[in-house]
Amino acid sequence: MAAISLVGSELSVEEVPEQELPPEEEPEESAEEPAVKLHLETPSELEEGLLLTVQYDGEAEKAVAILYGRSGKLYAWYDNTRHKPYLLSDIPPDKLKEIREVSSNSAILRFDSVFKYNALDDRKFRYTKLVARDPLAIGGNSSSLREKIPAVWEANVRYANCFMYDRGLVPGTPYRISNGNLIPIKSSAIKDAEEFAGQLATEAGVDPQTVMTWFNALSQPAPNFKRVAVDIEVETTGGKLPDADEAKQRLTAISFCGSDGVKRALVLMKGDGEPGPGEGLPSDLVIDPFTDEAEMLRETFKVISSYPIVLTFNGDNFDFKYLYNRAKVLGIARTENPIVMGRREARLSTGIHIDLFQFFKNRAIQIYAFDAKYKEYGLDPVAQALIGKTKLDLGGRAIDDLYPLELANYCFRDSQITYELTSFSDNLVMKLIVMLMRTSRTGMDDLVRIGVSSWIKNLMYSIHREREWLIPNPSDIADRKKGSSTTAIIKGKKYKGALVINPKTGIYFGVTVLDFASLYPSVLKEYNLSYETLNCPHPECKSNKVPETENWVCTKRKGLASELVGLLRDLRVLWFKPKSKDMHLSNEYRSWYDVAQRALKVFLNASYGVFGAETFPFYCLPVAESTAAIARYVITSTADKAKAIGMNVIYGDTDSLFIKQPSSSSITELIAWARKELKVDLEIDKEFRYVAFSERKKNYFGVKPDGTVDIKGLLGKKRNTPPLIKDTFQKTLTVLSSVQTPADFERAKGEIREVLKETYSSLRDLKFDVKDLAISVMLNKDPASYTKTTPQHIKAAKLLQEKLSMDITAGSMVRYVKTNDGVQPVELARPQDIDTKKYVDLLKSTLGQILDALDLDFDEIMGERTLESFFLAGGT
DNA sequence: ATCTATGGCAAGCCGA
DNA sequence: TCGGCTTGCCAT
Repeated sequence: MAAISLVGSELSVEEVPEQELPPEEEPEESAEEPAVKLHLETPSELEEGLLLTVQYDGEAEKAVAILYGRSGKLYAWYDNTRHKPYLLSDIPPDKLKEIREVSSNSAILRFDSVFKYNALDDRKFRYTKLVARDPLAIGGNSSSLREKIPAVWEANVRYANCFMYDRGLVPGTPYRISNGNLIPIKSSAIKDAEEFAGQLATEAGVDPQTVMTWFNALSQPAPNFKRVAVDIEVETTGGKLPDADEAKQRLTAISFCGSDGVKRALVLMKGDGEPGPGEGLPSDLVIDPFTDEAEMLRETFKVISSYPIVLTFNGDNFDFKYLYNRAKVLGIARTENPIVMGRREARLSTGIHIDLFQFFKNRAIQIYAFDAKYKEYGLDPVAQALIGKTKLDLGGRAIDDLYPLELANYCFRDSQITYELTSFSDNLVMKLIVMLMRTSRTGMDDLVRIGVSSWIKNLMYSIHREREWLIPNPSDIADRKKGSSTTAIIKGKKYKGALVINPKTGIYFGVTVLDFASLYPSVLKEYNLSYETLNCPHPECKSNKVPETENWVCTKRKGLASELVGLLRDLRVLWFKPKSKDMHLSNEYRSWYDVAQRALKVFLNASYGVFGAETFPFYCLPVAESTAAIARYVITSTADKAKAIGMNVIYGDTDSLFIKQPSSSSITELIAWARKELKVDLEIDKEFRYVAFSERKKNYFGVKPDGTVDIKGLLGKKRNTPPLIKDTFQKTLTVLSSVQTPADFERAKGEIREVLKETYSSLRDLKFDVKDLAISVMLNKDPASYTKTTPQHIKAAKLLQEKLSMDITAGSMVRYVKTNDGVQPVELARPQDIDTKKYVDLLKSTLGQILDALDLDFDEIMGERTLESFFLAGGT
């Protein structure tokens, strides 16, 4: 084997006697992750290593930093600064000692006194810092100190993070170890960046050092990480997915695809010893046959231990959980097994496990980093959308029926795809992960598993510690702020959101779309919105009202969220985005700047929403409400101004204005006005040859000068529309994209008629594949939890469960058709059962949205006779 | 622990 | 039969 083992020979496993292993169960309600005994070298000198994460070692009772060395090897650095877990209280030490659970608690090391700035009350205050021996003494179980002391702060910060923030460590940036100490490596400043940082700092009133720190963090390239992707196959019974908690079934194949070129599949031979046909096997795939499952598993653990970073797709909940429990079943010693199972995640004692399923499932990643290119989170849909590859097609055969060589091939394909999800576009995903680590100050292992609100939380915590601000409790914010003062239009929502300007129905040639660049982040920045500046304690600020609300904004201080969002916005808009398009720079630099601007975009887009989410620790409804209110004010006053200078505004949504045939001078005037009066950047987003609006909001299509068609909100675009109707819709759009002038519509009308008639005929003559009529709907809940109503897709799901005993759960995609006898899952329907009339109705409503806008009528286009003949021949 | 928000459209269920 | 409600999906 070419791989280098990370498990140093000096780390003898015999040192830990079996009977002294920690108990199996994790302590109940533990907020801390399980103690990980790391199998990594701990050098006292290291020239350079990228900080991947900080964890807590329960045995050593110390924080431990994990560094990625240049050679692709991991190193551990154990805290040598005697940093300890703590909480803060406003109760003086002598009073604290009067609490029985405090005086009797042997884990308390000392009481310190610290000053912290309380931003909500705008004053400094003395707090007692209660330092304890281990994190569980602070919080995590019912006898922890945070449960016993009436007023505590910062007791919910996970210890590894607490250490990281107190030390000012930034994951994803380089450090060295010198004489046993961990020291950051300052990158050499980029020349023009320094000048730019100076300007930015002056303009935004931010400390230049802060700006430079961000520059340094975001500009440095990331290494091409040494890593391996792993996938496993397990015997099944009756096609059911094996239970990973019990791990009763045998492992049949395990494959690896490494950044170092390793392509391997371990496969368990069947009783007959027949390897099966080897056609279609990649020529460089190395296949290792095994007859002993335990030996195969041991070899797997060796391979996993030899890489610093291990990738899986759903390893937390399946692959690694299965390997972990299967090793127990087969009696493999825990010391031979690098997998450490937490309650929700599988970690490694020898490296970092990245479960890509968790990463791609992250909504912020899906939408803002990948423009919602994939809609489902399975390996197949994600890989199909991002790298154009799919799993191997088994042609309907069951996995259990495959010969060993075929199985090896199938299994390897999955690890190969998993690896390529991190390597495509010049390792985009790995770079994105590093950028997000730096921006959010979150370790790699956590970053890929937590959502955007936790990223922002981590960043905010870190900044609070950096500036010696007290991290407020959520109740502190709630107590000082009133609820919302606007009423939501949608029932059940907390406050009023964005404004949509009613479209003027019809077709418009020569339309320019203007939009406000990063409107919500700009509003947060320019109007000084933050949890501590909204409804601040100063009476003299109360007159600084937010339009349409009861809220006011502080006039005496710069808000933290406002400053942070503003800084990130400026870095993105003024530096990284232009640099990513600067042709004077090499491809390599450009793509790196592009990753940076994308990572910042993810943050900026979420920065407003989190303030309206109860789960966010800085939840502050007035911030979210005021952002939306100011944004409404911005778009309405800009639309008014546009009309005043003679522009024709035909539509607008949230941050965009559609204008018919504007003069370039009026555009220039409007942009300048918005900058001066509203402090926001209005830009030309795109132009349309023509746009067609129906009377509906969020519902139009437009044709650009090059003939590409933009479709928004139309049924034909929705994923639950049957393929046959989508296809008809597409053909119609092709016709429309060729329209150059109003006169062309006459010809287009005829062509659309032909397209529609063709679909008609195929429905009438039952000339279709049932699957082309399938309506695909995803279940957001388990079928049993639909108690209020039983929608059609649930009826179909229940049929699948009953008749085909299929496993349908939340997240499953159900495909059904409408038949004369109610709904049927595609799997059970025949063409002659189809209720064709229902599909004509669907065709009518889907295409109707386009025809409406064109002032055409479906029935009229088809002609009375066609409809008649249809129903005589096919329907009833 | 859990994932940011609201606005809007269409289809179907189901009780009045 | 009507209309409120539930559900899913998309726009921003």
